Amino acid sequence: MAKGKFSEPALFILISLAEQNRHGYAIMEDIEKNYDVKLGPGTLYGAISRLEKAGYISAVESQDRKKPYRLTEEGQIYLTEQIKEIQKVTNIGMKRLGLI
Amino acid sequence: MAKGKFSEPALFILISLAEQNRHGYAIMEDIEKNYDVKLGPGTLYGAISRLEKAGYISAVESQDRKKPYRLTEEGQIYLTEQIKEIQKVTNIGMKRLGLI
DNA sequence: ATTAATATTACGTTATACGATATAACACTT
DNA sequence: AAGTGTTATATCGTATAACGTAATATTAAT
Repeated sequence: MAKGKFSEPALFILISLAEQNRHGYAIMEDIEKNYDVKLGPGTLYGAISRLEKAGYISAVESQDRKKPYRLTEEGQIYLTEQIKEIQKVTNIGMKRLGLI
Repeated sequence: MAKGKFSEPALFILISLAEQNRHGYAIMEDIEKNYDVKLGPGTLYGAISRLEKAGYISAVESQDRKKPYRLTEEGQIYLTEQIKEIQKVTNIGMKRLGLI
């Protein structure tokens, strides 16, 4: 995640968890519903474990086999920064395209 | 480019060319100036050739060794779509972060 | 018993990061 | 004028890591 800032799957996941805690499958459904993008399990769970390793999300306890995650404070800070940077880029893009 | 939609370097390049035709080195300077990101030559020219192959940019004639590129019509359409999609994502993100 | 929900794992592809190399143009000495 | 260094400009090679796709496993639900 350090490199490709705008990586779609990771960003989608963080945004999904920004709304509420969710387990992997629910994240997938949320993403599909909101962006009409269906992540395969490899993409999804791969991105999840990278995000967890980075400390941006962390697993929360659960009695069944579902594994919900929550956005950590670092994750929230990171996501906020990311989104603002991305908005800066898209703003410049819109200006240069003459759409602003 | 079909896959990782938000790929930074490619997006930066397209936005750079949306303003005016530029050769590789000038694109690099533009990106550095605007986003404070310095692309290495491999990243830069690699992304350029992928974009050219995809038909989103194309080389224009030049007498010296500079190789300027221009944004093609497909490139402009693609960039516009991309930016709008990205804005949709960041908007949802901002809402969920409680920043809107 | 079948299907859906949920997760793990493995593998191939590809963009990217990083670095080495090459050459032309320019600036600065001497 | 010549030589030397530095900047501008581009190409290429390799390694890493994210992503896409698919196979598999297990529990829950119908």
